[in-house]
Amino acid sequence: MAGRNAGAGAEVETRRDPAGPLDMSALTTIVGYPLRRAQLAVFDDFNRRFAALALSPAQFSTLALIGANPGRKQSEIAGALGIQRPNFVAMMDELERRGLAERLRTPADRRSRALALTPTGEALVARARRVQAEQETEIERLIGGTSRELLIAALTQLTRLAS
Amino acid sequence: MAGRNAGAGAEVETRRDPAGPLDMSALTTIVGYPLRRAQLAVFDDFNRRFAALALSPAQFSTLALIGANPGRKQSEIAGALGIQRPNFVAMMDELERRGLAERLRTPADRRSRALALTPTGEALVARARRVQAEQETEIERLIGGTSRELLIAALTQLTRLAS
DNA sequence: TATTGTTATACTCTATAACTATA
DNA sequence: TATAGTTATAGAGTATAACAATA
Repeated sequence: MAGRNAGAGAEVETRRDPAGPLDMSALTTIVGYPLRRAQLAVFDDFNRRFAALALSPAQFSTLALIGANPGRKQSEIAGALGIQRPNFVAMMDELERRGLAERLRTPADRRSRALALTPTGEALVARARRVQAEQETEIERLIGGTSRELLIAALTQLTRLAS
Repeated sequence: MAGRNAGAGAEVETRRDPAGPLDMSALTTIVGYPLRRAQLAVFDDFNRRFAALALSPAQFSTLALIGANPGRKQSEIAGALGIQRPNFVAMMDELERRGLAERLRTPADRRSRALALTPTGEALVARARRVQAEQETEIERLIGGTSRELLIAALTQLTRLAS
């Protein structure tokens, strides 16, 4: 109620308390800002949908990639996901602790670890894919199927900005 | 050279060392994954372009928003950017230390701080806008002007996924 | 010598509780 | 009692150096 003065019907007076919306135009018209906000919104939505499965986006992508590429080296999976090798160790520790994935010794090169899903991991990935499909459906509902395909194509192109 | 055997011209043999590219299709066909990778690529590119100005994406957006909305409360600027109030204190400490922005006491409400750019801050924002425009031009070159507009529209819609 | 996985470590971002001064 | 700014703190995520085992 602050900023409303005593004059009856004085609707056109200058605002005392400028509580109106901010001018965000300098940010909303460049790609980087809505890109960041959309990424946070999609990941927040992902986390809500995956709370029951207790999977983070990084864990989901790791399990999905191992599932599609069983037997690959730990460093290959980490590299494809853009995760530094040291940081990927704790990720695999946790997935192994939960019985979802395993690190196998390979006779060909005893330095490396061949990654694979356990049967439990396979089952969880199957459930996770269905949950993920629900998010994708909701995204299509929001922006349309054609727009979704164009969005993925444009985002993939933007990746080439990387030096 | 591993995996290449001695047979001359044996180009069709099965690979011994499956060093080929990984199957990423489970990730590249859903919005979340390319969205995250694109956001990282655009921010990395931003950081390279802004190294000379020593501005992070968060600092740039903060200065741009204060510049477009001088006199607004610290909590209003923080809220519009999606930054928690406690985390925004260090941000303003640094911008103030560098002489780019200032926190003014307002007589109307002595609890709040009205934010504004200093002349130095105004000048830096003007330079920053030109650097930012260069990134936007590069993005248009990569994906096309129409696609860029559609991209921003789709990303803005995705924000509505937030609970 | 180089590579793979690993440990240790530091730095940034983010989230929450609680304090203070004002309202 | 509620709000604005602040402090303290804890948790993620990420980056680099260095080590042991193996190639």
